[in-house]
Parts: sequence; C-alpha cells; structure tokens
Amino acid sequence: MSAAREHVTTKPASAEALTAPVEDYLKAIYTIGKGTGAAATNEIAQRLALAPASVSGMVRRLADQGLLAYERYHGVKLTESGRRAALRTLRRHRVIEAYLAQALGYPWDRVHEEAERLEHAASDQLVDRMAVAIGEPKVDPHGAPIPTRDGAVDETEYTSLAELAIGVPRLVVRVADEDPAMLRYLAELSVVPGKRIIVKAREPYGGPITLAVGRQEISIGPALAAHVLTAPVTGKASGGRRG
Amino acid sequence: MSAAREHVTTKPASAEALTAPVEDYLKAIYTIGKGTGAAATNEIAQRLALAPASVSGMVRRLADQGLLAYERYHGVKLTESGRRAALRTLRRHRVIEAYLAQALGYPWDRVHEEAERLEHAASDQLVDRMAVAIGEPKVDPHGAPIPTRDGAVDETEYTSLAELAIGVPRLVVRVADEDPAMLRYLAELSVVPGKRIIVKAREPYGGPITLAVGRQEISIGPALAAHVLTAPVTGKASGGRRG
DNA sequence: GCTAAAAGTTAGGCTGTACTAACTAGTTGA
DNA sequence: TCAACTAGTTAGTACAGCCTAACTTTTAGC
Repeated sequence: MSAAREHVTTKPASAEALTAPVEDYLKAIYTIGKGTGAAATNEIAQRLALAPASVSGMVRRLADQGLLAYERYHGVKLTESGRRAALRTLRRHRVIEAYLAQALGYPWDRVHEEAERLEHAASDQLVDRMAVAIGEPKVDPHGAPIPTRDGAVDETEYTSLAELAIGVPRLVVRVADEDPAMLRYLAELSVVPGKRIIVKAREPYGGPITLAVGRQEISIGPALAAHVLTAPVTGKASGGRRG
Repeated sequence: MSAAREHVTTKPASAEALTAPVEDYLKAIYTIGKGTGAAATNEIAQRLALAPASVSGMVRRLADQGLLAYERYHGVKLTESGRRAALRTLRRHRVIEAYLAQALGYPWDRVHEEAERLEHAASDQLVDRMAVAIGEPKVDPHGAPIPTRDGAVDETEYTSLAELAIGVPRLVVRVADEDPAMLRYLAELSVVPGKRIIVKAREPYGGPITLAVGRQEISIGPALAAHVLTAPVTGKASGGRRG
C-alpha cells in the first residue's frame, strides 16, 4: 500500500472483436467521461444496471486489455484504444438508429432499443452501407452526433433547456434517447431536434418551465428539460468542429 | 437401465428470448431433421463445429426447456415449440439475407455471415419491416424458402444436380449458402436460382458432371453438384405448398 | 451371438460475466 | 482528529457454454 498501482499493461489492444458486455462498458464509460474524463465505478454500475462489484471486476479486465486506465478507488479513464472502440460502437449505434428511422420508418422512440442489440452484431461494413444508403447523416434521430468512420466526433457541449436564459430563442439540437415514453411525449409537444424554442418563464424550486414551441406554449418539468439540449439559433444547429 | 427415459418435462416452453447458441442449436437440429426428423448428436456437433460432449450437455438443457425430445443415445427431435423457435430464427436469417442483398446491395456470398449474427439481435418486428420493404419475398438470395410470420414453410424437397437424369431440362431453385468461395464460383458459372440447366453427361467414380447453362457448357464435380437443387421446368420454381 | 468400432455420455475444468456479503479506503463534518 | 458515511474492493458463488479425457451404449460385421 504505497504508490498507486496503475493497471495499464502492455497488451497490443488487439483488434479482436469485443464482446457485447465489453462494448457496453466502453460506451458507458465514454458517455460518462464525455470522451476524455474519468468515470466512477458507481456511475458505470448505475448506467449499466449492474452491481458495483461486477464493475470492479470487469474494469480490471478491461484495464488488463489496455482499453482503460484504472487506479484503484479512483475511477477509470479510457485509453486511446478504448476510446476508439467506444466510438466505433457509438457510430454503429447511431447509424443504425438513423437507418431504422429513415429507411425502415421506425418510430423514433423505438430505434434505441433495437440499435442497442444490433450494434453488437452488425459489421462495420454493414453500418457503412447503411450510412451511405441514408446519405451519411451527421446525427441520429435524437440529434446525437454520429462519429465518422475514423473516429472523429463532434464533441460540442450544448446547453440544456433547464439552464437556459429566458427570452432567448434557441434551437433544439438533441434529446435523450433512452426512454420511449419520454420521447413520445416530447414528440407530442413538438420538442424535437430542429425546432426553435424560447423559454418564457421558469418557476423556482423545481417548478415548471414554460416555453414557446412554434406558436404553442407549453410547460415542462426541469427533469424533462434537462434532457433537451439546445444551441443558439445563429449558425445552423449541428455541424461544429470534429474530434 | 430399463425403459428409456424421455427428457421432455412440463415447463411452459417460455416465450422468453432464447440465447444465440440456443437458437443456433435449434436451427441446426431443424435443418438436419428437415423439420420433423431426428438429429444425431454428432451431426449437430459437426454442423455447429462443437465437440459432441458439448452437444450432449446442451441438448439435455433444451429438453428440460421443452424445446426438444431427447432419448439418451438416440438423438433428438424438436417439439412443436422447438420447431416454432427454429422457424422463427430461420425466418429472421433468410429475411435478413434477402434484405441485405436487395436493399443494401450486399454481394450474395456475404449475406450469410452477416445474417448469422444479425438473426440473434434483430427483433421480429424489424424483420417484418425488412420483409415488407423488399416486397415479402418467398425465398432468400440462395433460393431457400422464407418461413412466414406464423411459422409455415415450403418444405418441398428438390433434386440435387448430382442425382439428375441426363438430358432433362431443370430449373436451379436453390444453392447451399454457407461457403462464400463456392457461391462466387457458382455465380461465375451462372449456376444461380432461376437458371435453366440440362445435365449433358456424368462420368462415373466421382467424375465431372457436364451441364448446359444457357448456351454455355460447363463441368463441375459431384461435391459441388450436390449443393445445387433443381426443380422441373414446368410450373414455376418456388411457390409450392405451405407447411 | 459376440466383439470391435462408432456414437454418445459423464466427469471435471475453464472462461466470461454476473451476483451477494463482508471488508477497506476515502471523505466529510463536528 | 476521528467517527460515520459513502464509494469501492475482495471473496466466494453461480450459471451458460464450451473443452478434453475417460467411460458406456449401440451397431455392424463376422
């Protein structure tokens, strides 16, 4: 019990196929750490609906494979190779979502669940063909940026509807994609990527946020609002820098 | 060691999702038994590239789940519920193959491998959407019949090119789908579903079979010929009765 | 009908991924 | 500064699928 033992070994970070659980861990760690930050054991466990003990075990193995840097009691960070793997899976997921929605008419509240399974089974080739078939979109149906083939992503951070200034027009760029009921509700309210909105009022103590969408006025709670990301109206929504 | 113990238990043959290996076992058993016949342990093992001992173990578990009837030392037979599960997987596989070929321009020698993984991840819903998108085809790109949503299949048995009478015109209806190199070779020779052929000559002792394809004359070995199924020219190729 | 080969099974192990329970390290507030 | 809480870890277990080695049953040839 002296110097912190780093668990990054020398293995060549093999290009061998990762298992579905491993891909899920990497995705979770990536999204928690926003690409480069650290992820806590409990956060990973919560996101994957696993016991923290299970995460401790897996995280050690992933570190042994060179996919992440792990310091006991201090969370994990993806290595370059782990980051690449995470982005590959994320690309698969989002291209599949976009394809399901655009090419097969899948409702936007169901693409996530289907993609969650397909992302582990589809080859990169298939995903590339899908991307081409729908015109290489830059974002998935919920507005999440699709990493390019070579691992570049738009990592722009957007302001959530919950923390928006009042009276300033904004563009909805992205909504959380996991909860189908929430997505259906948002669609009902027309709070979808591309829509122009203005926050009209915000009540204190977790009170409702009133906003104008089109010429409709609606009220939503802050929990929901936190899942809606917005960008300034000037200069087009998505785009942005890459990687 | 007296009366043979049957391993069919009472479990409700749950509609819970089957694992990928289980689906593979059922598919293998189905295709070996041609739907209703029995499958030997060794055959299953060979088809799945597993050790026979592994098959013994799995087969017992599948029997316990009510998916097949198992009599020790005497092979297995699918139960009705097992058969239904197998056909569901087979439908997924073949619809996916057809979709990849028709909608995404996948080369016919590669659809099998991709479908082999996707069949375990795609929902029945997705598969139905795919089927609709390409006009509900009756056969996959290799001519194998696609089971309907409710588990009906064309189980017509066709005569292989290896056992064909000389001089009688036939229609190629189906070719084996697993070996990409073989598929490429057959495509080169234009021996593909829908083509009209006539066996011109057959040399004894495993000698070559000479056939006319269009106005070309080609020679193939009996091993390859056995993988090409044909129907009489009269009365359209596929169609047929349903399960 | 017997015996040798073939087919199939059991025993015992291994890996990956999960779990619970019990412990330890780190953090925070009086 | 230390107690109490939180976060994280280890230990031990389970289960699905696979393996090899050794054994048993069935079958086929004489």
